[in-house]
Amino acid sequence: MNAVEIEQAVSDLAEQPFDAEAFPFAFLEAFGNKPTTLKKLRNGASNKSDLGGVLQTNNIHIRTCAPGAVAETLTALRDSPATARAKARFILATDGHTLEAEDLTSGETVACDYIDFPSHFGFFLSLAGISTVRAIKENAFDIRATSRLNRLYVELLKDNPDWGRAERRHDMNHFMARLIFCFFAEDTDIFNGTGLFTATIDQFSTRDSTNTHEVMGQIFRAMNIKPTDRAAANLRPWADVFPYVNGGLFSGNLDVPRFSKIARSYLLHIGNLDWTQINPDIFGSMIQAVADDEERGALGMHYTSVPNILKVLNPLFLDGLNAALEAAGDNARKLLNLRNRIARIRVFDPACGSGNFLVIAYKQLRAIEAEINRRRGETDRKTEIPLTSFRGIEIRDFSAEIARLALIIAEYQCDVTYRGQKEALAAFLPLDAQNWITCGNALRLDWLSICPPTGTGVKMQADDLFQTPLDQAQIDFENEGGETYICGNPPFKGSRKQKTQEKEDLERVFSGLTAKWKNVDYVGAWLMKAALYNDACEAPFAFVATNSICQGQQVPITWALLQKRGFRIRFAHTSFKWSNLAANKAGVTVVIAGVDRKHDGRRWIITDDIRREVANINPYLTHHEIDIVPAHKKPRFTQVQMEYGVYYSKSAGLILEPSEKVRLVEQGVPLRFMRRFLGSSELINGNERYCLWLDEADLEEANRYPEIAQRIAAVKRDRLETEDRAVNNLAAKPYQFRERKGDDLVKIFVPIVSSENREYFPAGLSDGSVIPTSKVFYIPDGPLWALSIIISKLHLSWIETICGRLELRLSYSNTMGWNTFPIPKLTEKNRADLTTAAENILLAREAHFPATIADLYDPEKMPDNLRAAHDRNDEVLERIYIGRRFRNDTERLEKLFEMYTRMTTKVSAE
DNA sequence: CATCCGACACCTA
DNA sequence: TAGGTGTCGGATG
Repeated sequence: MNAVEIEQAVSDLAEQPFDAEAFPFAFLEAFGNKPTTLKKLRNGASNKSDLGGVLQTNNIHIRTCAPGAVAETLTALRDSPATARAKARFILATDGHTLEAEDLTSGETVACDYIDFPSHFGFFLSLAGISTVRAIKENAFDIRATSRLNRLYVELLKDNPDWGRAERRHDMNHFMARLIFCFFAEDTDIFNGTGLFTATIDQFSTRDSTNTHEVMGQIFRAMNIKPTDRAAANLRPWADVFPYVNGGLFSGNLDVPRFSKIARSYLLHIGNLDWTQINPDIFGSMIQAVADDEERGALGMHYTSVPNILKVLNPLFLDGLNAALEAAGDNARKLLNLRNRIARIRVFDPACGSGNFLVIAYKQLRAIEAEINRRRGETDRKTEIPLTSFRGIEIRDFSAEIARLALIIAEYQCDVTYRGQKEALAAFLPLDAQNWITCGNALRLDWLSICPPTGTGVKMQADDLFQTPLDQAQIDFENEGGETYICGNPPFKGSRKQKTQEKEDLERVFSGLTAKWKNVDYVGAWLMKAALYNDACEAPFAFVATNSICQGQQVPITWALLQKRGFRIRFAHTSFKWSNLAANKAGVTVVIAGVDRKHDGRRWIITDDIRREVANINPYLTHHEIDIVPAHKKPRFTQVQMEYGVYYSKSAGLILEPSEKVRLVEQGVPLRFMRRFLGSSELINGNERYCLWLDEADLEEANRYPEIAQRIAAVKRDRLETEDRAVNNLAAKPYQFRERKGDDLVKIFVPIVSSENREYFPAGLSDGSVIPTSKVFYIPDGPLWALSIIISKLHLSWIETICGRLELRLSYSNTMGWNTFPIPKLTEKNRADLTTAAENILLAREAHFPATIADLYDPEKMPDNLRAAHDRNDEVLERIYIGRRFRNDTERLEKLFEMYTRMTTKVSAE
């Protein structure tokens, strides 16, 4: 169960009539305990209570009691020897009217009305064994609000199916945003009287819910009427007490969906939450899942955490501002200058989602401004940071609505914090009618018109707006000379996973710049658009991106274009795993790159939160002064060619597990029809796999074995079924793989993917009969000196830098890794020495037979003789390169790049 | 034909 | 249930 599901279960439990006997079990069930666990507790097998309650070891001691006896029951629980013996973390007592509980490790206590105990669900969360308890506990309110809004949303769509259809989705989303605003407003005195909105609905709509939508509609209408027009508006008195809000929020279509009885009760239920606790930075990204059919399952668990957002914003501009604040000290004039500067900073997130980057940026700037005002003795000064300086583009309508709302709420909360409740209220209404979050496709919109660089107006230029342009951002900035920073976390999508529309988006951005855009990840288009934006005004940019944007084949496309335009990387977070609260959700590995066109200034590479100042950052995100290395079809510095293995997509029928091979042999199938089939996993882990290896001439004989005939037929079927035209054509020869190669000579085998934790890239040898899969490269009849190079530290440093990766795994490539690797002219003696060194490594491995490569190259357990053989190999090779051992990888890379540059210029000059 | 990559996918401790 | 580590298939040059 995730936190949202637990919240729902706990809320449901509180609403049911109290049953003293069943409560402890229902409580544990709500927190995700399994039926078998509960059964054992119920029949007493695992119930350790000495008070007639329920005591779960290492967890909680619960006791229900007679009315009025809660306090003494809790004391009894605390004093119970069984509580200590079972190491219970919590104790809980309730009589159905009140509930008291204590966290025995922290000493925290809860005492509340029984019906309200779900409000404290964060307190009990570790009962559910949720590992990220702290993060969830801190955001318990946002989770509860998300959960309840989700229930309301689903219920409303059930009663109003037309509101779920594409043409009314926007109305539905806008309606939800209005609701959230009202809940927030009624709890923060923005409306006159606490809980006014919920109370009015409760009081003036009938219990059968038939007129709920009318009452709400009337209230919404009131909020769209200026005080001066009120008299003529003929509002009902109970609606007239609502203030004028507008700001775009209550203009336009004021329709309200119809409420069923259930929906009405959900509504009142949500209204009873304490909305002052909302975190606009977190809440927005949680709530956006409500309107997303695909994401609703993992509701609210995918939000970008604040620390991750700060990884982008801090080095991009906040660090600089904080340094300026420190430098200003108490100097009033310097502080004033800094405040003026901050007031004109614009932050633009062209993939803003529910606006969390913008909200965090806003809050951080307000904090700096407040500190300036404090030092200048102007604490009740109105803020000079306009909300409209925080601009965004978002493709999902609901998220765009929420982003706008989150910023409004953030502004109010900052005003309360820095100026006081009274001042915040006075400044809040009516809302700014301007719209500075644009809903649309960022790759098809003109960023200059959404975030115009000067005070001069630029008209919208877009062909793919989802709404009338009138609703969209067209506000000019009055901040001539202000700074602009572009940031965000745009969507990633690998080049082979993009849909037609996404391909078109990429084409629009890149066509005219490069012909190779089809290999660029979707996120690359944001980098490129940001760079193009810089043609009009200087705007440093920093994005979270999939790490493959800084690896392998993408570097020579995107980064080459940016470098050509004079951009360099100002700071970079090297690859780290992007995490969120979603369970069972494999993450993605990302980098953060900050880019600008300034030549001077300091640069940083940040790895594991350790910041290192460097003179240069190359597109592979290391500090070396190196060129971009494009792939090469043929080896540039040797005659030795490295081939790609046999492509075996849609060939399952031709592949044999060892048991299947045995079965075929028992059926009398001749061994010459079968070969060992070797990919990375077989090479590294020693797994066995075989394949059918048939020639056209073998076909007649092979088909006499029914299983072989069946397997061939299955391959034919698979190949015809797929969408891939090229594979369809292969159905003509279903008895073999796409290629028939690699079946004769002794081969050097190089796995394609190998763990980054190994100290060497583990290539090996194999006899001629073994068939290489497309998960390995191989050198047919390869010289052993080539193996010596491939398994050297020197080559590894090249591979790690230049080749692509699978997450963090090394991903070998012949075109990028082998063909580009600088190899000096080798003398006969060099070759002989390298051959001996390679042989010694192979012998050292054999000494440990039958240990697998994975065993042998486990960095913790690598055998001494193998390590020594590698060391010797590195020694021989490195002496050939510089006459001694390299001191470290930096020296290795610098030498290799020096050679690469020299040898490639020489080659092209010839 | 030849490869590159995966807001991954799978398996195990 | 989190960490460790490489399959398979689509698509592209």
